[in-house]
Amino acid sequence: MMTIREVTELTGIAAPTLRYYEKEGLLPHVKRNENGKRLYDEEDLSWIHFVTALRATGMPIAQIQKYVYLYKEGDSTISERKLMMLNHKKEIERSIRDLYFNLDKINYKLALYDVLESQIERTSIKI
Amino acid sequence: MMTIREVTELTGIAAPTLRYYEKEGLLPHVKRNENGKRLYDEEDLSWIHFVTALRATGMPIAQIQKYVYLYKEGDSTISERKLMMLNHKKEIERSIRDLYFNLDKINYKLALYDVLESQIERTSIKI
DNA sequence: CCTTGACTTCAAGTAAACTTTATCTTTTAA
DNA sequence: TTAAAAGATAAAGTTTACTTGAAGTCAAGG
Repeated sequence: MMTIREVTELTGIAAPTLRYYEKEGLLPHVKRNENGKRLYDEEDLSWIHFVTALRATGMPIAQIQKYVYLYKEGDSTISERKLMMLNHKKEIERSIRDLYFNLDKINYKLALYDVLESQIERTSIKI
Repeated sequence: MMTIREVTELTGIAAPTLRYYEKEGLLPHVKRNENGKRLYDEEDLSWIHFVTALRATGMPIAQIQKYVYLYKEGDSTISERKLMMLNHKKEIERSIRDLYFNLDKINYKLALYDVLESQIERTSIKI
């Protein structure tokens, strides 16, 4: 069992953020010691990593809340949770496609700069 | 020359957003008619598409402001602007890598759900 | 003993990027 | 020609996801 300090050191996530995630219901069953201090076990760490992956891929807090709510409901919600993950997978794939699409535009801009610079260079040589 | 309405229809960007971008200095040299109404030409449209690509790839407004400021300075800032684009290109590539990395985790989760469902199915057949 | 440091909670504050509202002027269609 | 629609400005409001501050508790070290 780890303290919140150890978890912040291990994950790089600030303690207030961990408390905020827990308060919002993104981290089910984080335990406390006899004085009310948080204690995290391996399963809590798994949840933290999972929530972090969802956040990093743009899933809003509210949707993760819903997912965790379904998780707490038990096995009857497995298909719905799987569907959420399938939809989110599609969202991520769309994000990747969009990034590639816009990256092309940036590369086009860079190519223009290359042309521009070579023109300037040629002009300079002429002078 | 197009009105703001035609631009919103063409680009899907809301008129208040176009005004906001202009006020923040992201759209240089948008003209006005004799009564102060905005008129957009092809070059303005290019800027709008470019700004949209930068925003869609996560460049903050403040950084685009800086880019446009350099653009207005003239040719002496070409290398700096090119550098900004090169750095942004790296940022986009990093974002894409991160998304792939986290997509793997989601796919792993989905694989777990597949196992779970097949287990449930087998159990049901036994009953 | 008592102070320091690591917790706790709750409420308020922040940042970024829009979006909405209020008020006013100008077109445009009936 | 007049009423509705479209456009302008400035300021305030919204949303999301944290972050910071205030005030209190508790264990450990000097």
